[in-house]
Amino acid sequence: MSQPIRVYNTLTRTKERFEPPADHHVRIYACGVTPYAEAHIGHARPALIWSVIRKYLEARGYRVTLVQNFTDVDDKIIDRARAEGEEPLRLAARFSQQYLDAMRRLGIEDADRYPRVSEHIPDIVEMIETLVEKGFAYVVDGDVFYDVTRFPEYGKLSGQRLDELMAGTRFEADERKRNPMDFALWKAAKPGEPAWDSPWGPGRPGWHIECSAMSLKYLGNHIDFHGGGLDLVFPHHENEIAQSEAYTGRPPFVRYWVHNGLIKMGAEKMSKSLGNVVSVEALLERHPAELIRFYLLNTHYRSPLEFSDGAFEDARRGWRRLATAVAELRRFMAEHGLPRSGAEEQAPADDEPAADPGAALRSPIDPDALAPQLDEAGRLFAEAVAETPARFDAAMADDFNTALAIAALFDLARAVNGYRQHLARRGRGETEGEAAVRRGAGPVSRRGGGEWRVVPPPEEAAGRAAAAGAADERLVAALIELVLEVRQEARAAKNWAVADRIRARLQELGVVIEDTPEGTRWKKAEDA
RNA sequence: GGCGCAGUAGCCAAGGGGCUAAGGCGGGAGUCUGCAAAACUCCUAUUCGGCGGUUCGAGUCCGCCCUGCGCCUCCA
Repeated sequence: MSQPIRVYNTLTRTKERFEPPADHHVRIYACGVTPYAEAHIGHARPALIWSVIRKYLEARGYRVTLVQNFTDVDDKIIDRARAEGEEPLRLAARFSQQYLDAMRRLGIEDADRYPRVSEHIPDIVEMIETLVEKGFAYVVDGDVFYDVTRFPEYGKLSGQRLDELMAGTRFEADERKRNPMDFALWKAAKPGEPAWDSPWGPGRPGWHIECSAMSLKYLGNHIDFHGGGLDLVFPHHENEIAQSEAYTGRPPFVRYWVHNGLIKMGAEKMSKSLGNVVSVEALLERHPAELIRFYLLNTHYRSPLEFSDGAFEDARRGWRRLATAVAELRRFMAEHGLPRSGAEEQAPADDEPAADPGAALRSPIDPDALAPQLDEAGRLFAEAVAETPARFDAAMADDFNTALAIAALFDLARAVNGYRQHLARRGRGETEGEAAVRRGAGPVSRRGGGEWRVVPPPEEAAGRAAAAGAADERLVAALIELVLEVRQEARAAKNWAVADRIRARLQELGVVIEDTPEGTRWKKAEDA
């Protein structure tokens, strides 16, 4: 049976046991983006992590609702829009769409909802009104500020003491504030800015309040997870707690605060304001989505991740081995007349969740029962296939340790390749027991192939995706086959010079050749 | 100045009181192979930034120090 899920809670600075909600419905709010520029990999990390956590929770039999906001009303957007001569909301809509497109191209499934500030002004106004009525907020000249001294627990998330914060204020505080740390819930409109009517006059929401309002609206109080980058802990999430718990009067607003580490460029943080970003689009031009996912998931979500092209190339080599193993497994299935594992690798359809909760987390075979039918290599293979789901489960249950889970995939890949080689050398076909083990490996590899998409999809699926260029693709393939045929004749005649020249020239053209006992294979370099 | 995170092999990176310190890259030696590639096998940290302490036992807990980073102003 699966072990309890443990999750690191920023609020308590410890790994805590996750107590599932009574209705088995897990509610997640992941802080999204302020869409004023192209999405970069720093945005992709939390989006990817939450989509993977979500899949894991669903595999454990929970129903999951994931909400991710767009803060489409914001100073940065207004500034940028002014510079570009574009309507702020239009610009925000444009970059929101760009973000969604980029995430989809990375193979990240949509969240259940993407609420926008601009569409929730009434909810926000209502919340601010209540905070004013309850005495947590005060109005000055059309602005509304939150009085941090009214919330005794202010600072509990970030471990700050209010007096220290006040003392350490580095900026010139607005003199109309009661305390320097008070923050704006509502900002009176300035000329040329988007504005909405409110009881305090035309204006717009401050930062922070939108997440409280939209989280409470769509997920209710006491949600299970609230996530975002480590840079949001203070003041954003601190302020969210203050607003939300003051508003509801029934803490906790959030049960587990989950923050991902930041992506750094060299030694520095990657951020739009520093201008050292790598956009998702730019990365996708150079690398397959699966490699990018692998790169991101191969480090635990809470660790800082230093981005560099060199690190990416190192990751690529390891990733290639995984991809090769899965490709070999698929080929193996096909050659032995077994169902292509491609079908099995598709993620389960959305409308059939939890038909058998946890099935994917259990071993598909019983190695002990099969043992009498297996030789030594077969037993090793069977054990690897049998162990992988449990290792995967254990890794994910321990604070969603994707890096540890991927290590299990590497071990499985080695077992698959080793077994395949063993079979080829032994010379006779597999026994019924061995075939059973290999059939079991299909669904297991699905975790990496289909569900996590850290290895490329089956060729036929990729082929469909590239249907537009299909005719050319077929022609190219036919030409390569032709060349290889000629080269094979040269090899048969031991004309190594010609054979090697063909190989070298194809290599220059980006076509990699491998001579195997079963014949010559080829693939494009970028897929290898 | 305050708060917080991190420092594990040549590089990346898991592990957070006790079985042999995961996994990847790189490197070395083999197997297979016309050669190459791929793949497989074995080897590559008596030790976890430093110094003290707690403990029968510490990368793992505590204290101090060093180094790097983040937040305290917009940021995933």
